Amino acid sequence: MPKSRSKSPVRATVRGIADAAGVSIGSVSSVLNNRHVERRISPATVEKIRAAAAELGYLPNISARRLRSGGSSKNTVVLALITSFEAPIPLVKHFIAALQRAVAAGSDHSFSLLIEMFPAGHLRDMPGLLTGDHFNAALIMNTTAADDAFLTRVHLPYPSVLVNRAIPGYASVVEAVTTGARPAEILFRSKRRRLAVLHGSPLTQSTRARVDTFMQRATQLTGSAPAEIVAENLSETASYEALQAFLERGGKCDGLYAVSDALALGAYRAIKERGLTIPGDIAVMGVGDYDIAPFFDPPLSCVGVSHRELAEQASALLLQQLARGAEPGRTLAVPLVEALRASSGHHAG
Amino acid sequence: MPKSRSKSPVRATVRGIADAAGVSIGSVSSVLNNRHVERRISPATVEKIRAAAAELGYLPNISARRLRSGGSSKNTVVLALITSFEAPIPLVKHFIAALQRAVAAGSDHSFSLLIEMFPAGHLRDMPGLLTGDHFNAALIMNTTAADDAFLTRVHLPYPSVLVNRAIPGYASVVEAVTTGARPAEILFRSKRRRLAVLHGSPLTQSTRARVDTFMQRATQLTGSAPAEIVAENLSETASYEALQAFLERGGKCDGLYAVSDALALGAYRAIKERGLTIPGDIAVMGVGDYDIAPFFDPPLSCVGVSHRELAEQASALLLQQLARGAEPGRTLAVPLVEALRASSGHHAG
DNA sequence: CAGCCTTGAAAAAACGATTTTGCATCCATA
DNA sequence: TATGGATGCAAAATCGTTTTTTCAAGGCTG
Repeated sequence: MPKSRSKSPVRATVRGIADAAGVSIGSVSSVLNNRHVERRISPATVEKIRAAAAELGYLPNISARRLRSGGSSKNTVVLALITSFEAPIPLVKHFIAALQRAVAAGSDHSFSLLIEMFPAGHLRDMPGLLTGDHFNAALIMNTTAADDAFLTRVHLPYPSVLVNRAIPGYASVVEAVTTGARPAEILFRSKRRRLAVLHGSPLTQSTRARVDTFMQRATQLTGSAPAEIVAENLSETASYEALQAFLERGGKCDGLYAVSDALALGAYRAIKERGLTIPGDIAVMGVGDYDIAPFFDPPLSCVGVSHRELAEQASALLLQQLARGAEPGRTLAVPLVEALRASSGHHAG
Repeated sequence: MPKSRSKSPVRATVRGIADAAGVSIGSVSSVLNNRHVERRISPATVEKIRAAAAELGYLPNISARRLRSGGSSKNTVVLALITSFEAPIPLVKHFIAALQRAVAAGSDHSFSLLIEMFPAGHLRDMPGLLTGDHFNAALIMNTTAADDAFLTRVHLPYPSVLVNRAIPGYASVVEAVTTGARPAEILFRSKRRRLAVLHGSPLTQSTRARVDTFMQRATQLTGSAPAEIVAENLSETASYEALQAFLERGGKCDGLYAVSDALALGAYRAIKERGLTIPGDIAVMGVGDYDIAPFFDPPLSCVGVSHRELAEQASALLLQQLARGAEPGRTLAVPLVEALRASSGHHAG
């Protein structure tokens, strides 16, 4: 009966098993891959090897295996999707799909997609980031200011594209800078004069930009600064609680800009529970074009970039760099799309 | 000026560059990693090598690099999340988080997470699936009947856990089989007698089970079979259109079971646009505990497994297999949780 | 009892990269 | 003009596998 704590700090290899069983590594490999019949390994040896492998808790080294067993594995380019744990994931889906489309549309080699997640602000601690021995190219998103500062100092030794933040020297795809200004204008045109903005904490670069440009344009238009409502995080619940607290302490507004859809959904509930109507009492504007925005009650008006488009452009940019070698870090701004629905007093959709 | 179509079918290696530049592979490696100063490579040689590398479109072989440059990379276990393109992604987030937690909770080695997607029904064509040279272990989900049949025939040469389908010989984590029966009972207790079920096409194993058990129990309780409303796919829009068509052609029901949240959301819109109320005219039951269910208007009642729990159990099962070697394929049923909210005439949160 | 086939397993080659070691030059110094 | 240290690069070692090749014993046959 093996001791349960027998795992050694160093990983078992075929060599280790061979030594333990007193045979050669070739025999070990044959047995472990169930080739022992063709390779004429005697039952006794097979048993010895199997026992040693189980005892040592053998796991094959995938890198070594891929390196040796050529086939299609050898021509595989490894792409990484790097995102912080704290961020919402929906974009991931679009990136996977976009990369898949790009690859299907005639590329020479096949791709592996790696997901690497890091705690917000600790991108620098991600293994393989600077050595480049985990992937051939990377899409980086949902970084915080600390991560951005780090990226500014270092140089990543492989093609990479930043999503929704621009840093000199890096290729990046960002939403148009007017994301915050348009909602202010739309709310103003709907005759709203007491505006408010709802966002989560901490702010990422793009959220910061949304809030800032909204504040600026709103102040310019209405003559007074909008209220700033801060939720503890990006969840519906946090948003609900933040807006509820705001309304309860007598906060007033007739036009609300929620910088993400989850925030908008929480806001809807707080507003309705308070007995207020959308857009009658408060018009609401959201961001992005999540699939569910048209299914809000009332349907949510949005100004933002299409996630699909964002993913498409970023993937294309990455594959371009991969194909043509290093390109000057250029920034691509994805245009805004507006979907005006009932939540802002419009009637489409 | 290089020809744009100069990419050769075989990938460039350090050896290729060395030959092209007339130097040794050691020099090439040194230059490509910007070690040419310490390694005393002359500027002229550096230039030659850089030119050759650019001309050949060199991309390092990640496997070879990881194999050689030991460090933490060497002890890395590669985990794969295998899912079909067609399926919704929300589970992915939970799995990533669950694996991360499991790993953080004291494991010897580090993990890499690979996402592998396949077109529904074509799991068999996934490279590396049978050779096991892409990853050390896999979580497999969203397979279709064809994929399941394939898995039944073959044996995967690495630890794997199936999510939401049970196949002999595989470890799996599934939702409790009564997922469909409970909604029928709940709707019946709310005095609903004309029930209906709304699902997408094609059916996966777990969706099939939900529909079947609902039909069965509903028939048993009400004495007549529920209406079956089929949406073209799993999107909100398809669901909206399917239910709209049903109501328009005079279909009647006072209790609806939507087998996914996206379907429920689409149904809400169709019901409301028709001037009907929830739960007054039609009570609605959903599945699962997506974060947004409490934020539906009215909040959606659900019976299903917690996605977080499902991911947690599946990850734990996978890591167990990894640690203890092969275990007998056992099936773990994750218990149902009920969240009764306003959409079924209940009053909780 | 010499030659041949079978059996079983060790030894070696290869995958692509990085790093260490070794070996020629060349230049300056005594 | 020997000696010693830079200088620039080739050669070799190494990572962990898999596969191919080689080789040593035994057991037959003739």
